[in-house]
Amino acid sequence: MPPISTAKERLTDAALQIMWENSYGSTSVDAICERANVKKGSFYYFFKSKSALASAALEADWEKHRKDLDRDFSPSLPPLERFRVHYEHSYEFIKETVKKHGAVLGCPIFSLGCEISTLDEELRTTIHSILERKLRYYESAIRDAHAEGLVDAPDPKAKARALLAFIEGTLSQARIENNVEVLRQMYPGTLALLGAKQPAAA
Amino acid sequence: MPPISTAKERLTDAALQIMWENSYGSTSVDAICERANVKKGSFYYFFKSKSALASAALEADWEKHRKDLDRDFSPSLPPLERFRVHYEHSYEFIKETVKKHGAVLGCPIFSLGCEISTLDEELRTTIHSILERKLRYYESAIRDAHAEGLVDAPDPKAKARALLAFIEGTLSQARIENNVEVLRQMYPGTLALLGAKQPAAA
DNA sequence: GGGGAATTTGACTGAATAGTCAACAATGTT
DNA sequence: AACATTGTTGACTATTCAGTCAAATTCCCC
Repeated sequence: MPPISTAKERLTDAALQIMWENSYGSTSVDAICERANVKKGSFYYFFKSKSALASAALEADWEKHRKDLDRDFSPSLPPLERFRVHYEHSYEFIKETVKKHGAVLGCPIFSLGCEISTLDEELRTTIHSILERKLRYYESAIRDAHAEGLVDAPDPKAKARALLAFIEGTLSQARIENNVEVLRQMYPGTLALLGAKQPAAA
Repeated sequence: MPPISTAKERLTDAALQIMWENSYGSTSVDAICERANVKKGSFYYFFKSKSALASAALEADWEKHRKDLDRDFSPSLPPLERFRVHYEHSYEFIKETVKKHGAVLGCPIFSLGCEISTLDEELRTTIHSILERKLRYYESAIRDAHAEGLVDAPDPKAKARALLAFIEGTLSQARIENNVEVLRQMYPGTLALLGAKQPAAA
């Protein structure tokens, strides 16, 4: 059996999984409880609402992926290499979700963000905040790349924003098309978007 | 009063509006019927399910926007100008939706696509198909731009795909941040993504 | 082992949900 | 005016939903 897991952890895990596989709106508290093997009374002991649980689930998910981002966006790597490595890992990760869930699911934060941003202001804020954190990784790598003359990005903040839109858009595209191969455009697209000086691969 | 409108039209209109403002999952058939001023019995006379209505609503919406695309992507305009003009119109359009709906709503097709792509295969197919149609406008303009040497895009299909991801990603970003100004990155981002030969504006 | 806090349970509520149906009205055709 | 086709109605079902609660249980510290 897996190492001890608290009911609260099981709830956030189950919530993220079901909402990622399906959607926020189509995910019932009952379904989450069932998958987490927790009774509904307990659910409302830990969380004040479904929305609060979703918020916690997304934060917990972010904490897991933060480690990967720290590894991939390590300043010890050449700036553009950070993106390449990160996309490689993302590709493999999504490919595993296909095996596990039977479909390309994209990015849970962005997908849920699109869905609920007009419905639940608190949740929207959480999602916005998480995306801003992701942005900082991009921004810092772009700034480094610009400093090294690898890239034409005098405004790293703006470039990071555009890049985030492109990457999240690509992940959503992959979800809508249910096709992992769409993700292969991430690295060449990034080079183009950043105005990389030497266009082709090494 | 507005020119005669059939119950079926009112249903697709109301459905698109409510689903765009909120989400597919949070939109009830009752709410659609109420806004369309149509009784539920009539609803199920015209549509076999909520999903079928959504499909019809998205197709109807596409037909409306097709006219705009035909105007903006007219071969009479210089290829890159087509994008610029189109983004300008999109910006104004979204700005009006803010006045009308009180929030930045992004692109209904893409948002709904993210939400339902794992839930409803038929609807997913409709959305995928509409996005492919939009892609063709991009692709053709990119091919023209490449032929004129304005842009470095030996594979217009791939570039169009990446551009679509970027544009739809930006629209979603604007929705999540509830901020129209995000859309201003569309044109410069497009130039960068396409590898436009002269980076700055005229 | 006593006691108080943290957690778990299952039964409950009331509202909302998608979809059905048989009867009814309008419309147009001959 | 008979008639079928096309549309309209509102009442109905059966299910699912988020959220509540008081009582029971486990946990941990003394």
